[in-house]
Amino acid sequence: MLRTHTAGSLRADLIGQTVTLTGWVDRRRDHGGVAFIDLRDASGIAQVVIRDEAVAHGLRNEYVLQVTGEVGRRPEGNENANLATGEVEVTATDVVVLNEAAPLPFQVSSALDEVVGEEARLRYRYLDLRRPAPAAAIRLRSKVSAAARRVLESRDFVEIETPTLTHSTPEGARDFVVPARLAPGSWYALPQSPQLFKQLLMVAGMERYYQIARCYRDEDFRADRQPEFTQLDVEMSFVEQDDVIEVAEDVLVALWELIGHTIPTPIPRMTYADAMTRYGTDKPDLRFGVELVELTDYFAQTPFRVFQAPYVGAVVMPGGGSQPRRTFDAWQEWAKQRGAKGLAYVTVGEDGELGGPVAKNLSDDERAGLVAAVGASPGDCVFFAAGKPTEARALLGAARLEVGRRVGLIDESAWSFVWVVDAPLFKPTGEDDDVAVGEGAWTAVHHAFTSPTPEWVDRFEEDPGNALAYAYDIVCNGNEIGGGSIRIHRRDVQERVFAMMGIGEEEAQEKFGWLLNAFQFGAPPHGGIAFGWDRIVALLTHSDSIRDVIAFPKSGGGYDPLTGAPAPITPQQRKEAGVDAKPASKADAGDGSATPTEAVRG
RNA sequence: GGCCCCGUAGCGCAGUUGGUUAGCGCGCCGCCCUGUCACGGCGGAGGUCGCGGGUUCAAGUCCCGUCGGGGUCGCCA
Repeated sequence: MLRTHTAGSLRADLIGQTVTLTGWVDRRRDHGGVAFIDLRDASGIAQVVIRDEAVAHGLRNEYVLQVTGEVGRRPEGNENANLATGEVEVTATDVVVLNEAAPLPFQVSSALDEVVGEEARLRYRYLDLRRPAPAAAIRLRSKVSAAARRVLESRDFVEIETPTLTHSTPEGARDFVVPARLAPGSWYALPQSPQLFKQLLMVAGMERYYQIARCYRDEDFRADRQPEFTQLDVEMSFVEQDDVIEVAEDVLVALWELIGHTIPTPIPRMTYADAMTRYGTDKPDLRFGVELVELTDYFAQTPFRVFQAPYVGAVVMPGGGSQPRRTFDAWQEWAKQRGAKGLAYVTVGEDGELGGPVAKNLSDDERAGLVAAVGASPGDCVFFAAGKPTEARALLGAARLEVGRRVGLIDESAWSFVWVVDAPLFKPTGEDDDVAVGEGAWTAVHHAFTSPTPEWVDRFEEDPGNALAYAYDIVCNGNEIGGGSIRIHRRDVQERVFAMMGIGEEEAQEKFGWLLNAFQFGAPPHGGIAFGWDRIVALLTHSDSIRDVIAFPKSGGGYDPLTGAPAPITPQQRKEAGVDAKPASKADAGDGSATPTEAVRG
């Protein structure tokens, strides 16, 4: 090693010893005859005293040094309580410049809490990661993965890698594709998740599988989305929902222990229907109350045309009655941005008198009972949404969150976990644009391999809209951080589900014949879960964006500001990759999947 | 794909109703400084105001387009 000690480890017990440190110049204070260098390595910072002006003068920020000297107690009154090493300092006898550093695009020093734009940070991510906060997030991520591995290893799970060059998996998102040089015109897909492979591993008798798996989806990005992201993927054989949930809770408890929070278990459960009714979302943030109030019956006879709708609901904003008119106008704009026509509201005066433009449209009886019906208090305001249940509830659910934020009801230090269970198995296709019911009228809410619950498995065709999926989502503070299901392991059930979705035998074979084939050979009952690893680490580190917990994230549009990817390729590369190859004639493309795979293997 | 916000020195920002020489802090460069720790002092360099077009006597400022970034809805477990 080039050093005998790490900088951050120096304490009074080393006084008198000669040590050699290595690290970066975090900051320097040159007084002419004496200079102080804050030497930083991964462990922390130590103050180096250099009494030779000729040595100290040329040193610059982020130079890489090897310093030898004696550890001494700092002079009386010169201790620095802000540093763990602040009681001591190293008086240099030898300073070797291991490397120089060019002037920096932004300041790295941990002493400065300089705000740096994200574009610059990502472009020089290696410098960004020298800073304490970004570095801490990446280091915690490592601890998170290690903790999960500890839990799963102790429970006899097998860590197995699955392919990243594969056949498209049917999960609904757009695939990234990779040209196959040895089969011009044919393409691999990058996996959207290891879903089908982990099911094959159950057929293979592995019984307990996990993987920290990279997944790829070619969709538009958001603060919480990247084109490549990571899941902790878990699958188990011979289990029921409760078994998977129990393992998942064990993992989650271990993760939150890393930041000193003990999650009470068992984590409470809520049905999907309950979540939608009370919170207007399938991922409710339970750190605060303010539940939705359904008023459809209350307004059954209303003279107000807007409320003559299949669903009317409300959400109360505590203390919201005193908002100025322009703030209510801003709420209207807020609602319109979400595709709503507006957001009706009624204010409740301190004297209980109703105000706002909607109040006068209500009947006397409706006005008289409204405050009690919604549970409002004097000084509050009530927001209403009316229309289709799904749309109106979604709007109210969003309004509830906005109310929680604006009124300050959310305890940012709190952790609230909930399982959302009993989601519908199917949803109507094209629900939003009112496409006529016909072939393929139903599509899977989760994915096509999710089993119906035991009560529905033999009769989901009778009432597909109400059939329940044997699926479960884990929600933390309003974020879905994981989800899974018990899978279909019987071929007949799978075929019936496909039939509901309008997927015929031929199409099923073409899309995932290899999975169906595998299921012929004694597939065990199985199920699992996948956790959104980036989101979980972002929550644990209180990061605003998952970009903060990914070592080298991409910016919007899938661009990597550091490497400049994606980038054009040379004509030679195009030729070799077979990007421009003409697809084979349709006659050859009969059974799709097998042909290119065989060709590549050959 | 829709909507909103942003783009001025290496970084973070200011720039009035359109007005002549575009500023501030940090950083950078040089000199000075023996107990600092956000050290300090003196001096200095550094700008196609994202890009293109338009309006105007005059554009960082107004208009149109475009590129890049962020957010949000659509999309997406």
